[in-house]
Amino acid sequence: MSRFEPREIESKWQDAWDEAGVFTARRDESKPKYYVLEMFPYPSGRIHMGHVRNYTMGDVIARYKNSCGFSVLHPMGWDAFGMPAENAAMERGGHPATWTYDNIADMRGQMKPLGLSIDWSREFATCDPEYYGQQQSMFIDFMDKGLVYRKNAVVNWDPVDMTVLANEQVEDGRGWRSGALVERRELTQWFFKISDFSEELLDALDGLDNWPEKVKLMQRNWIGKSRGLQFAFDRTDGGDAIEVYTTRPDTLMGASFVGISPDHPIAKQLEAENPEVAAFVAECRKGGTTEEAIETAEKLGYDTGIKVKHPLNPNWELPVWIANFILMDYGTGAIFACPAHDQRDLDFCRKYDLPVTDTFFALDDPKPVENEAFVPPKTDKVKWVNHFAGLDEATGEEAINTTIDFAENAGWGQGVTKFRLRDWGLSRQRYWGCPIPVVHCEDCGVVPEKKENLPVELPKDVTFDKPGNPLDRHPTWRDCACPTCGKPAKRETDTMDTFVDSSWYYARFTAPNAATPTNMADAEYWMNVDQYIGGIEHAILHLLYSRFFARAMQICGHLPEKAVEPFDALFTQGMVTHEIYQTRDENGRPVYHLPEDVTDGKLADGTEVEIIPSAKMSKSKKNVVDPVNIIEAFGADTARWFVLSDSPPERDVEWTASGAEAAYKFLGRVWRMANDIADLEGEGKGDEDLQRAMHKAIHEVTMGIESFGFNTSVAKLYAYANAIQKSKAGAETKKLAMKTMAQLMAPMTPHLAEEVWSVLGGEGLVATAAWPKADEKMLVEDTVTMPIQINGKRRSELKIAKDLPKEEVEKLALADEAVIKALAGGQPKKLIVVPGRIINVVV
RNA sequence: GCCCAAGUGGCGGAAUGGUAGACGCAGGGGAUUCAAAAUCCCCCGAUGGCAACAUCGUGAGAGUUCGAAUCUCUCCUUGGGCACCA
Repeated sequence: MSRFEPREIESKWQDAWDEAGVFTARRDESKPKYYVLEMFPYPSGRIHMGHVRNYTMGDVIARYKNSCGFSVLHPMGWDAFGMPAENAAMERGGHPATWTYDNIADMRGQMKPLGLSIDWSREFATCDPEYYGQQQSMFIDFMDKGLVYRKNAVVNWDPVDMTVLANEQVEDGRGWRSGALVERRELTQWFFKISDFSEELLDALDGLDNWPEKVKLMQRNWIGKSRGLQFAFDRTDGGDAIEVYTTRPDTLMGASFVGISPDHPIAKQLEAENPEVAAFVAECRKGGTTEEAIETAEKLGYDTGIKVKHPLNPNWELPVWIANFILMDYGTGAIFACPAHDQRDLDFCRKYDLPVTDTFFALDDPKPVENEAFVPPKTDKVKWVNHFAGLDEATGEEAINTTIDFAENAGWGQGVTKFRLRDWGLSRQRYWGCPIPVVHCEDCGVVPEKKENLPVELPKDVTFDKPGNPLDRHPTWRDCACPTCGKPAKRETDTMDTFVDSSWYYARFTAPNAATPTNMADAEYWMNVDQYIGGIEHAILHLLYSRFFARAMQICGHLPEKAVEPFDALFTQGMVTHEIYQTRDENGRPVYHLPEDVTDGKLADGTEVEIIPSAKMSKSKKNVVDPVNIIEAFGADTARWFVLSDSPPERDVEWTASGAEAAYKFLGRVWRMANDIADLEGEGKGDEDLQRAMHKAIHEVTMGIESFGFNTSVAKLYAYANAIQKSKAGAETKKLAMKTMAQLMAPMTPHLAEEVWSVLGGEGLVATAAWPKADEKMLVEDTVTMPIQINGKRRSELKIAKDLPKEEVEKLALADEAVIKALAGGQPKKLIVVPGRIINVVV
C-alpha cells in the first residue's frame, strides 16, 4: 500500500472543487440561504495561525450548512486601508497601494492551499476605488439625512513633528518617533451621529439571542444609559451659572466642591485671563487622549476662587475647582463632588484638604468615612443623615428617584437620561484611507461632492518623507470646482477612519460588483449574516459601528429593514498562542528565538533557552509558527484539524509541535483504515454495536458543530475511529461506518474526507453529499448504570432497565450492599432518585 | 482607574446542578522488528495500602444545596477592551 500523501491529495481535491464550482454562491430562491462570514483580514503580508483558526471555523460551518442543503455565501476580502501601509512607505519607500496589493496577492496565495470553501469571485479590497467610491456615495447620503456633522474634538498632538498621532503611536505620553511629550489639542473633525441611535442600539441588544452575553453586556456598558439630575449652581459673583449632571443627586448634602473640566467654557475664559490658570490647564492637557491615560493620570486640581451657592441652602458656599479627571465629553463637563461616597473625589479632597461629609451609613455600622469611600451597591438599604427629601432608611435607587422628584417639584432641577456613547469621530489626518467627499468653497461653505464625480480618488504621486498628511501638501490634488457654484474650491483632506470601511463590507459581499453600494434583491436574499465569526477584541467598536451603519444604510435605502441588525449570530474565537523562547545578550536584554530554531529547549549551538509561558503569537516575541511551513510539512488538513482540536473555540489555543504531529498521525491512521476497509470482504460479528456507535457519532459530532464545540466533535471522532478499528463487524457495515466517518470529518479535513469517500466508492464529492442523519432509535440504550451516592459521595452503582419505575429503583437502591452497610439497620433521612441520572441516600 | 472574560492531572481539555478528569499529548510497560522508524495493545490525578479500598482533590476563602468545576459573594492571577492599532 502507498502512503498518506497530503500534498498530492490536497491539490487534487482543490482542483476537483474548482472544476465543479461547488463554492460559488448562487441566489437560488428555491433553497434556504446561509451566510457565514469571518471578520476579514488586514493584509499584513503573511497569514498567521490566528487566521487559519478563524477561517477554518467558518469553513466548518459553511461546509456543514452546504451539506445540509443551504445555498451558502462564504466570501473573503481585505480590510486594506490603515496605518501600516503608510509606515511601510515611510520606512522602506514605495507606495502604500503597491505594498497593500502585493500583500494581498501573497496572502491569497497562502490562504488558497487551506482548501477553504470560499467564493473567491466576490473578493474585494476596501482600498479598491470601486469600493470606497460607493462608501463616499453613502457618506453623501448620510449627509443628506443629517447623520454627519462637524465639531471640535481633541486629538493627540505631537508638538515636534507637528502632526496628529494615533493612540498606538503614543508611548508613555510621548510621540513614538519624535519622543516629544504629547499634548491634547482641538481640531475640527467629521462625526457620525451614532448618539441619535443610543437608545435603539441599546434596546435592540435584547433581540440578539445568538450573540454572546458578554459582548452584549460590554456594549450595554459602553452605551452607558444613566438617569440623573441636571441642575445649576448659581455663582456668588453673578457670572453664568454652572450646569452639572449627577447620577447621585441623593448625596447632594455631602457636596464638597464643584469641579469643572479643563475644557469647560469657564476654564477657557480663565485660561485667557489668568496666566496661572493657563499654566495649570496646559499641564492638564499633557498626555494622550485615551480614557485610560486620563483616568490613571495623577489627579490635579486648581481652585479658581469662584464660589457657588448650594441649591438647598443659599448660605452654603462651595468652591469651584478645575480638575483634570473631568471629561468635557460626558454630561455637562461639570460635577459636584461627594467625597464620602466616591473614591476618586475622596482622594482629591484628602489631597487638597477639602471637607468630607457623610450622607448615609450602613444600617449596622454608622462609621464616618476616613480614607475609603463608602460605596454600597445601589440596591442596598442604607441609613440616611438628615436627608433633605425626608428619607430615613432606603436604597440608593429609591433615594435617587425620590431626590429627582423632589428637585423637579421644587423647580431647581430636572431628571434627565444621558448616554455615555459619544458620536463617532471619523476624520483622520492621513493619506491611506477613503477621502471624505466634500469640498470647501469660500462662498458655499462645506458642500458634498457631486455623485457623478465619485470616486474622489487618492492621488498616486505622494511622498512620505515628511511627517503629516501628504494630501495636505499635494500641489494640485486639493484644487477642484465647487459642486454648487462651480467656482474654484478646495477638497477636504481628511480621510475616513478604517472602521467605516469595515462597517458595511458584509453588505457589499451580497453584490460586490453593483453600481450602487448594494443591490436590494441580493441584499434581500442574502442578508443577514447568519453566522459572524471574529475576535473578542472587536466586541465593542467594530460591532457597534456596524450596527449603526446598517441602520443608517437602511434609512438611505441601501439595506432592507430586516438588516438593521446585520449579524444574526456572533461567535468570538480565542487566539493562537505559543511559548516564548528567550536568551539574553551581553547587556542582559532579552533575545527571542523562533520555535523552529529550538529543539528540546536548546538552540542549534546547545545554548539553553528560557521558556516563557504561552502568549499571543507576535512577531516581536518571535513566538510564531508560519502556517505555510506547517502546510508544507503536514498538509492543510493537519493544520485545520489541530486548530480545531485541542481547545474550545472561544478560548485561546496553544500551538505545540507535538500536537501538530499527533493530528498528522491521526489523519494518517484514518487514511490507512479507509484503505484497509476498502479491501475487506464478508460477514463479521457485532454489526449492531458498530451501527449504534455510528449513529451516536453522527448525533454527537453534529451537536458539536451546531453548538460551536468543534473540539468536542473532534474528540467524538477520535472515539468513533477507535470504535471502528476495534469492531469485528462485516465488510458492508464497516464500509458504511467509514464513509460516514468521511462525511463527519469533511467540514474539518475536507481533502482527506474526499479521499476516504472516493476510496470507499462514495458517489460524487463528499463536499456535496447530504449530511448524515442519526436514527433516534439507535441512540437509546436499554439499560443504564446509575451511580448511588451516600451523603453526596459516590459509593456504589446499579445496572437497571432504563424505564424502571422510581419505586423499584428505590427498592433496589436500599437493597444495595453499600447502602445497607451505611444505614446500619436505620432508615435513610432522605432518598433522592433522579431518573436516569443518580440516586442519593442521605443517612 | 473603569468595563468584560477565563482559571480543572505533568500538558491541552471533557463534564453547565447529578459517577470530576471523556478524547488527545507527554510519560511508563509490552507486542512486532536483526535493529530502528512506523504501527498495534495495556497502564497513567495526589497520598496511604500487597490488595480490596480509604482520604484528599477543579486559583484562594466563605455561602446556597440531599448533591457545586458548574449558582452567590469576597479576594488573587492571566487575557481582552477603553472611542486614532486593526
